[in-house]
Amino acid sequence: MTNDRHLLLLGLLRAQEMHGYQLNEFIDQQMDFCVDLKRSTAYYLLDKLCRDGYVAEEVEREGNRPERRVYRITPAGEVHFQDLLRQNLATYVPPVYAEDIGVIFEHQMAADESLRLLNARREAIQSYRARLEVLHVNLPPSHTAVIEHHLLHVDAEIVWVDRLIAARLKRSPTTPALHE
Amino acid sequence: MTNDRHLLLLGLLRAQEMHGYQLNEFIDQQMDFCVDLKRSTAYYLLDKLCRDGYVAEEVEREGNRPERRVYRITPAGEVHFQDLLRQNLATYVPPVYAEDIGVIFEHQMAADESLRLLNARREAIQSYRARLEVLHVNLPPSHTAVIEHHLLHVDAEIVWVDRLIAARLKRSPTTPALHE
DNA sequence: GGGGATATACTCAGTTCTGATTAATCAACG
DNA sequence: CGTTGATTAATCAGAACTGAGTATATCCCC
Repeated sequence: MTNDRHLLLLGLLRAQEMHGYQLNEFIDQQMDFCVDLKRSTAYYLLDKLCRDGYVAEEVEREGNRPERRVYRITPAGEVHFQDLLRQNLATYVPPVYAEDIGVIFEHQMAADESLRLLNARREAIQSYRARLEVLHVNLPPSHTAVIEHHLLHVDAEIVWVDRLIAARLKRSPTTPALHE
Repeated sequence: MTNDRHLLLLGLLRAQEMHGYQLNEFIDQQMDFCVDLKRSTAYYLLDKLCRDGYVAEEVEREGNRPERRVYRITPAGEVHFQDLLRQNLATYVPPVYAEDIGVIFEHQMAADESLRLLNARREAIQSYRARLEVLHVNLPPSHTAVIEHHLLHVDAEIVWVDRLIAARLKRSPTTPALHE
């Protein structure tokens, strides 16, 4: 849901009032690995939150610079934050996995090519896992729970792609080994 | 990416030409558990695929019924399908997990409430897992790979929520057991 | 001291997605 | 044989999202 983005922005503004640019910088630098929020989308959401009365904006003019707005959470926003947080913590919305669509049609491909592609995927997953490991040791402890979450899922993903590769090899054992 | 939705539609139309309604019925009945595609979105995507030349539509008029269009894949669409399938199989785009946002702010809550909510989540995950198990034995073998994919991830999710609960209990061991 | 890169700060037109609605057909019940 | 509820089939206004663009200030090197 887009609710989680509202939760994110309200949570950040709750800790500290900010203008849009600052907020975007923060998200890009600290939360890049777990949220996907374009800068223009953030501005859109801030405006929406504003229209809904959950944040208030104050325009700052200085010389003839482009104007900047400071956003701060309102009492209604505070309540909404609590609601969204409770909702987020208490529910589980299973994600949609893009990879599912591919495997549905995978059998329509030549075994060789299919295996080559799946091996490439395996490497892509591994290299993403490596990046997570780096984050795991570098990021502050406040992020470890999230990183560990991603590690659990990425490991599940490796198990799965290995199963797919094994299954494909079993069905049509042509040119078995492509890597090492 | 929205590319995966294009892949899905092209893949289905490749197997059999259809009109929009038929396609929507099929997706709702057979693929509900792994794709999230609103009917109106499907019509939008079909139109887009059409404008891009990947599918051709043929309008069927009959009496004064609302008109229906039959969609079939074009040669360009066939090529595009191959490209999208290769791309899908060879890459890994880590999903964004909604739950991450919640845990970032979870520590700002009373321990009691946090534990209550996380336990509710645990149950939600378990009940989703149960539904997957039912699908696992009921759906045709063509779907088993996908179901197993979801089972792997849902199990990862249970491990994670248990860790969160344990960590919260360790930090503030108030009213330890909420369920049984 | 001029000019090219970088940082600050947002806007906007265009694309994508969705909930609500429309509209005809059909089955079936009293 | 009228009306009501499901089925077939798709539209559309509006919400959500994004890439490309605008505009000023500031830093720094030659």
